[in-house]
This record gives sequence, structure tokens and C-alpha cells, in this order.
Amino acid sequence: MNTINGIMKRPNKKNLPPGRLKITQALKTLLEHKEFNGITTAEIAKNAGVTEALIYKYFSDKRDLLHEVLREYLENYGVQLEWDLKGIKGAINKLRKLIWSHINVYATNRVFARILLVEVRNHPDYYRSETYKLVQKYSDTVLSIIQEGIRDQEIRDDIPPKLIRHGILGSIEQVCLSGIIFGREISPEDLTEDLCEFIFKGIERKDV
Amino acid sequence: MNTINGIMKRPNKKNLPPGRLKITQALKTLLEHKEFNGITTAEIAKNAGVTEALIYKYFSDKRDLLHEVLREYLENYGVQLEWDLKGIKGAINKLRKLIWSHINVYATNRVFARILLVEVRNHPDYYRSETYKLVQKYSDTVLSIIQEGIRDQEIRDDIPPKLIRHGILGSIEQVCLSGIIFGREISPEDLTEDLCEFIFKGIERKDV
Amino acid sequence: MNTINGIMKRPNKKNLPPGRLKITQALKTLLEHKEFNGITTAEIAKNAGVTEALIYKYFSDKRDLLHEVLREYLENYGVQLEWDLKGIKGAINKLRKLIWSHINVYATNRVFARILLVEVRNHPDYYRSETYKLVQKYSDTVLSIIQEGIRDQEIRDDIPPKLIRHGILGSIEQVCLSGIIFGREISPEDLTEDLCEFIFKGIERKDV
Amino acid sequence: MNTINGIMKRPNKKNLPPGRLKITQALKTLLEHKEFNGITTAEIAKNAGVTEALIYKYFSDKRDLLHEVLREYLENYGVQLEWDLKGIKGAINKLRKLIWSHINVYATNRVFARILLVEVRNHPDYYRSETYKLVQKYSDTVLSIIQEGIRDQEIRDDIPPKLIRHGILGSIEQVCLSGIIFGREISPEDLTEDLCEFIFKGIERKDV
DNA sequence: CATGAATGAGCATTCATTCAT
DNA sequence: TATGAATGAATGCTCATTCAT
Repeated sequence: MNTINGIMKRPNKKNLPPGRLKITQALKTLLEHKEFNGITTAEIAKNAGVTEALIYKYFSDKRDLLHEVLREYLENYGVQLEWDLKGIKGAINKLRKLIWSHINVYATNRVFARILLVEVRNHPDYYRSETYKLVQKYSDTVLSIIQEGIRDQEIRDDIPPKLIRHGILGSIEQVCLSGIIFGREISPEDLTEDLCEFIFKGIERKDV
Repeated sequence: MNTINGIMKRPNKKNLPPGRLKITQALKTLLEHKEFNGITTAEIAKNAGVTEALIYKYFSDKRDLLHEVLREYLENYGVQLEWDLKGIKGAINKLRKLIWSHINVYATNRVFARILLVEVRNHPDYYRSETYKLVQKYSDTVLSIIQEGIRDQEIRDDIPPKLIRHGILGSIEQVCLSGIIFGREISPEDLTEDLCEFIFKGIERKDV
Repeated sequence: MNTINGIMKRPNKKNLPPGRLKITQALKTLLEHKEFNGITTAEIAKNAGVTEALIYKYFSDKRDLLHEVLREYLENYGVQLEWDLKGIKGAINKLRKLIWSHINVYATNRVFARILLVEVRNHPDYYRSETYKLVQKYSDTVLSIIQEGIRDQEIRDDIPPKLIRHGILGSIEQVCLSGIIFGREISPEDLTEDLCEFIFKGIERKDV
Repeated sequence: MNTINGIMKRPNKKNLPPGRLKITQALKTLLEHKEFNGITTAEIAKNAGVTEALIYKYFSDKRDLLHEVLREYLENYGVQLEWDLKGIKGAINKLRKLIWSHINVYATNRVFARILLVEVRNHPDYYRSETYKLVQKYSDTVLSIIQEGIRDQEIRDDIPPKLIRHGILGSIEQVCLSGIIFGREISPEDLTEDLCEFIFKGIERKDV
């Protein structure tokens, strides 16, 4: 089977031009130790072994390149999540797994986490990008699990589903953020445990 | 009495040159909406209504200006804290008030909080600055309250005091950080409550 | 034959980018009337008909540009000297020709002389530059002629060869310096005559 | 007697304002280790213990300050020379003493020498300054000694006196310049000896 | 006699971006 | 598919100089 650790290889990754791949890879590598604004196009090109001009052949500008890198991460996470949720029954169980998956991908992909939480957030062009739609799609996934839970009477129906979603995603960010910014360890298991205890106490339906 | 909200006006603030005052004020204002690296000296000067050169008459460079602004905040908070702790008895009670004071100053001075938590932390020159000594002084204050608590048998003596301090200050940062970065509300009362419950359960001495 | 005054045209000169050529040429021209520190990058760029940024594409900084210009001169002189020494027999005769060549290149290339004698000398980065190695190579050439002279019993063997070299090169500088700084005429023939009389009287071996 | 090493104290030196004295002294000190263009007004003021503004109370600009410092040296040298020539008989003997005096003042006052030989020469405002008149006066002194020598038939009358003067002063500069620029020792006795031998052979009248 | 406050013009250097080939 | 050459608009910072007091 064409998988690595349960992650499907994207088939189109193969036929992307080599220069393009080198560029995105170079940015990822550089982002491990520097913040995006501190990285120059010259640096990216040099690390990629291509010329600066090539960046502008494949990406409309420097931020667009960042969005594309983010998109790769998001797509991988999308595939991963789909895999992770397979065979799980019940909305609460699905949410628990999703929370773990989310925290885990932040814990193991600091670059991904940092791009999403600190690099793109304050820039309006991000919200207009194609990449942002992937985040919205993910957001929709979370919402539909919650709605499934309400329908199946696992989750209280007196809190607006979107508020629940906001609570969940906000909490995840909150517990991960300082770990990401200050480079501290993030323990997916522990954080998931703490978070679920806290969240589910509030949203789970107390059967009559 | 010469006070505002219990904060003594620094008498020397009056005889600082007007240009200097305008510059620090301009930076504070700009920091409300932009991050430090995105603010240019030209912008600061224009907002202050002075020339760029004047910045370098009063500050050795752009970062030094940032440190000076931070110092003003720190000095004010130092005075405020001293006031706040007056008349409070018992280490636990003092710590509770200190935690509230700390969270409150972050909640009401977002610029202060952002400088301290995100702008200066990664830059080594900060740790060599005079300003950093104020932070250390504050850190010492926290430590001496903890030691007082241990001595008076309010606080467990089997955890190293510095570890307790690290836990307290780290928790404060953790709960405030996402509020600060994403510009969300911070409720000093609620956060203090949550935090104290969590912290004091761990450190308070169970009387035999 | 592809020569000018016996100097081989460097073949790689042709395929240097035009902008780079324009920049070095512009600096050479400006150095005829101004000292290096008084020349701004803006001036260089304007004279070259390029933008200031291009200077930094080809040279790491302003002084590096100066070193590159100096290197061109040194390389040309190196080629010239090799040519000039061809077919000359005897160390004393070679030294005489070398002295004339040296003085002559100063006399005809004031810019070259001024860079070498007044612009780079006091700056430590020069001594770390690649260009400086060319000067050392030249220095080695002089030394080996002296050693040849000692071996062939043309030159006294009771003075350390390096001291002899120091005397020769120091004298050349001394007699040329005021001409260069005050823009006076330099007569290679006369100066060589005077210098050789003085130098050779001291170092030539009196046959027993 | 009101002298130091034979140099008359200028009586007006006493009633110059202290700030002015501090400024000129500061520049002299700084010139020992840095070139004039590399010295800032801020530096001068700081070293003098006064404010930058005061410089502009006493001097019209930075170069004017330099000229004033030069003037002090020139005035001192003028007084010294007058003293040195006292009681000497014969133009040739006077010239010899003058040459020694000139070289000696360069040897013992590097700052003076450097100002005169490298700092002011290329700047047209120097030639319009009051200070330049002192140099011309000195030049006149030399000329009149030469004319005295011609009149007394000590010196050849078939070379224009001004050409002789040019030769003498030019030679002095020539032999001192490299010592000054490269910071080498200057030996007044030896250089005077060499120079006089060379010069006097050319200009002395061979009696029939 | 001296200062404190402020400035205008300029400096070397950087960087994302463009375009003809 | 990729490059080499070039740029325009800043950027942080410096410095001689002015002027009211």
C-alpha cells in the first residue's frame, strides 16, 4: 500500500516541477529556525539551489509561497485526519480523536503550527487565499461531527454548534500556543486528556 | 495626593524633554496595531512629530527605544504592585493579589504585555539591558513572598521555591498569551480564580 | 597578437556582466578626483548608470568594491611585470627593471597608486582580502630575485634578503608618495636611476 | 623668563575663554589617533567636556576649528623659528637651521604635520583662510633668506629664488611625508644632513 | 559664557520583485 | 523549465549645524 505512517502520498506530488519542490522545501527548512519575515527570497533561492526569479514563476509573491507551504501541511493533515477518524463510532469519540490528531500535528510539525498560528493570522491576504478554504473545510468537518453528536443526543442541543466548535478549536490553540512560541514540549496525550475533560464536561449531554 | 488610580506620578517624568516623550508615546501608539519589526523609524518620527535623528539623540537604537518603553511600563507596574500588596497578610493572599495584579496589567495594557511576551524575548540584547533587571527584581519579589510562605508554614517546603515561582509565572503567561496574541478579552478575575485554584492546590501546605 | 602595450587582455574580462564593469569603471573615474571615503555609493551608481542595489549584487560592500578595483590593477601589473622581466639576465638587472616597472605603473596609474598607498593601508579588512594575496605574491617575486642574486654572488649575503626587500619596496614608496599625494609629476627614469644608485651601492657584492 | 624650551608663551592664550581652549585641545588629542574626517563634532564636544553648540560659538564650522588648531601650531612654530635663527650668520647657515627646525617640528608634532600635509591641502577653503597667510608669511621668510644669500653672493644668482624656495620646501615635505603617513620615526639630524648635502650642492655659489 | 533641544540632508545597505532570454 | 541582470523603494542610522534661552 502506498502509505507512510498511515499518510497517503499525494499522487500529484510526483509531477510537480523539481524547482518548485526545492523552493517549498527550502522555505520549510528555513522556517524551522527563523521567522518568515526574517527569511529573504535570496536565502530561499540559495537554500533551494535555484534563482530568485524562479520563485516568482511558481508563486505570485513571497506570502503566496508561504500559503502554498501551509497548504501542503493542511492537505497532509486532511488526509491524515480522514484516516484517523476511520472506524470510530460516536461523535464524542470522534471529537476526542480529532483533538488528539490536531494537537499531535502541532506537536510534530512546529513549522506548520507556527505558520498557522503566528505567521498568516494577521495578514488579510491569507483570508482571501485558496489555502484558507482548506481551513474552512476542516472547520466544517468539526461542525458536522458536532451536529452528528447533537442529532444522536450525545451532545447538548442548547448550545449553538458553532459556539461549541469555537470553544474546541480555541482551546486547542490556547494550550498549544505557548509551547509553540516558546519552543516548549507539547504532549498530545496529556493535553488531549486535560482538554477533553474540560470540554466534554461542558458539552456532553447528561442523559435524563 | 499626587496619584492616579493609586499610581504615583513619577516626578522625573515631567522634566524629560518633550521630544523624548513624544517618541516613546508614538511607539506605544503604533504598537497597538503593528508589531515592532513592522514599525519603521520614519513612522515613529512622523507620529511623534519629530525628526528621525532625534530618536537617536535619546536612544542608542530602535531596540533601545523599545526597551525604554518597556521600562516605563515595568516601573509603573512595580509601583502599582507595591501599592497593591500593602496591608495584605499571609503569603498565599499576597500571591493571589500579585497574580491578579499581573494578569490585570496585561489585560489593561496589551502593548506592555506584547512587548514583554513576544517582542523582546528572543533578542539577546534584552537580557543585557537595564530593563531586564527590573524583571529580575520583580522575579525576586515573587520569590521572597514564596519564601515567606514557606517560613510561615503556609506553603509546602518540599518543592524548591524557584520551581514554585517558575510554575506561577509560567502559568500566568500561558493563560494570557493567546488572549494577547489574538486580541481576545482577558478577564483578570476569572483567570486569577482558575489559576489560583490550580496552583494553590499544588503548593499549599496541608496542615497536619 | 591580442595585446596592448604588451599587456594581454584578460579573456574573462569580456564575460563579466556589463553592470559590474560599469561600476568598477565608475569608481576608477571618481577616484581620479576624490578620495574613496568622500565618494558615495549613490555617486558611483549614478556615474555607472546603474542603481545602487546593483553594487551590492556584485560586491559585498563598498570597500569590497575598492578591493576588486585594486585587484584589477594588481593583476594587470602582475602580467605586465612578467612580460617586462622576460629575457633579462642577472638579479641586479632584474631588480632594476622591476623598480622601473613599479615606479612606472605608479606614474601612469595614479588611481592604482593612491588606492594602494593611502586608501587600503589603514584598514584591517584589506589584509584579510584575496587582493592582499596578490601583493604578497608580488612581494615573493621580489624576494626570489634577491635570493637568486645572493646565490649567484651578485648580491651580498650578509644582509637578510627580507631586509633588502623591505629596503627596496620602502624606497619606492618613499620616492613616489609625495608625487602621488600632491599630484606632482613622477619620472620613472630619473627616480629609478637615483634609487638604484642608492640601493645597489649598499647591496651589491664587491668582488674580492 | 616667560619661556618653555625657548618657546614664548603667547600672552593672549591666557585670556581665551576656557571653553574655546578645551575644544581646540580636544581636537588636537583626537587627531593623534584619528583622521579629521573620522572625528565627529559630538566626539570633540564630549572630549572637551562642552556641548556641540559651543563649537559653533567660537568657530564658524568644523573645518574652521581645524584651521584654528593649525594656526596655533603655526604661530608657535613662527615664534620658535624666530628664536632659532637668532644670532646665526650667513644665509646658508640660516637655511640649514631653518630646515632642521622645520623637520624637527614635524618630527615632534605629528598632529601639526598631518594637518598641514594631508588634512587641509585638498580643501580650497584653506587657501582662503587667515591661517594660510601664516604659511605665506613663513614662505616669505624663507624667500628673504634666499635673497639675502644671493645678495651676499653665498647663493647662485642664476636660479630664480622662488624656484629655490620651492625646491627646499618640497624636499622637506618629501622626506617627511612617508614618515608622517606611515607613522615611522623621523630623525631631524639625519634628514637635515642628507637634505642639505643635496640642496646646497645645487644652489651654493662656487666661488671663482 | 554656555547649553538643551531639535533638525535636514545624506549615508551604506537591504529586499522583494521584474523581465528578456 | 529556468536563469542572469537589474531595479525601486525603503531601512536604520549619522552628523554637522542651528537657535532659543
